[in-house]
Amino acid sequence: MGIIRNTKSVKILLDEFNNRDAISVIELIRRLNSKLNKTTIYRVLDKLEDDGILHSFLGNKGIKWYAKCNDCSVSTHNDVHPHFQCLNCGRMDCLPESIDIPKISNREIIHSHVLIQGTCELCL
Amino acid sequence: MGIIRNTKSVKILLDEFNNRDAISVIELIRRLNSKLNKTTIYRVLDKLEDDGILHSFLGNKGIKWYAKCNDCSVSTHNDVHPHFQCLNCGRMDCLPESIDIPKISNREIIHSHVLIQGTCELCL
DNA sequence: TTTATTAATGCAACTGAGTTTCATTAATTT
DNA sequence: AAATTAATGAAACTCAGTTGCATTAATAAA
Repeated sequence: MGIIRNTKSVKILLDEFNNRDAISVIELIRRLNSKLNKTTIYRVLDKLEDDGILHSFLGNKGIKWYAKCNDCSVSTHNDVHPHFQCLNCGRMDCLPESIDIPKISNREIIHSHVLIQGTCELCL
Repeated sequence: MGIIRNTKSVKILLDEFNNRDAISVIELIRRLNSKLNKTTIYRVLDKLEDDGILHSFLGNKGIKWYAKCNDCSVSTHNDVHPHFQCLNCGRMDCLPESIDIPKISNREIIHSHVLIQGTCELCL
């Protein structure tokens, strides 16, 4: 069950995804700490993910990140769009490239995560 | 800098990797709590990784896992061996399959992680 | 429009994986 | 055997994320 009511918290949070590609919850809490409680931030993000508006994944050190679902298909095939994290500046991007995850014998794949780490275009 | 002295902690920890493929630190702490302090477990695992004997990666919820480096090449190409985690029983395996990570323009790839989640052969 | 309902929020306290500090112990070197 | 110092254990800490509960506010009903 996702968002039911149209609150200011939802608006404030969605606004944060207008400029950037992906944002960590930690960064959102830091930016919005005067406007929203961190518990609210966690809860609203969780609901927005349920609604298919955002998707979450883990970055460096298991930190939780969210990004807008642009063309996030529900992976009809075993394709996954990777996330790229710059180890220098910490920036995270959703890459348009599609990674092919081969079928694994005797195992049923539910979902996959690909995290690529390195140096981003701005830091090169 | 990795292991310098031949201590019982190193032996006890390496023994745990004889049967299983991959073990989470949490599970190791649970199993060895009468023999080793959790700080020691974290430290020895870290050193064994420095020595190239084990490799670490993050599983579900950002939990840290370790596995023996069998044929873990230092990825001469952009190939990564994926880890498979069963969402039913929690078991983790290093898969022999090789995932091809394409070169990303304007970005330098340092390393990549592929986590595949689903149902394992035992739980199917 | 007012009242009733209940989803959403804020706050405080909590959880739990992982880290740091420092005194003590035990491999290794001299 | 003594000296050196890497390794260990214990306690306290950090910090991302969660839970419980009283309060607030969005929506539905009257």
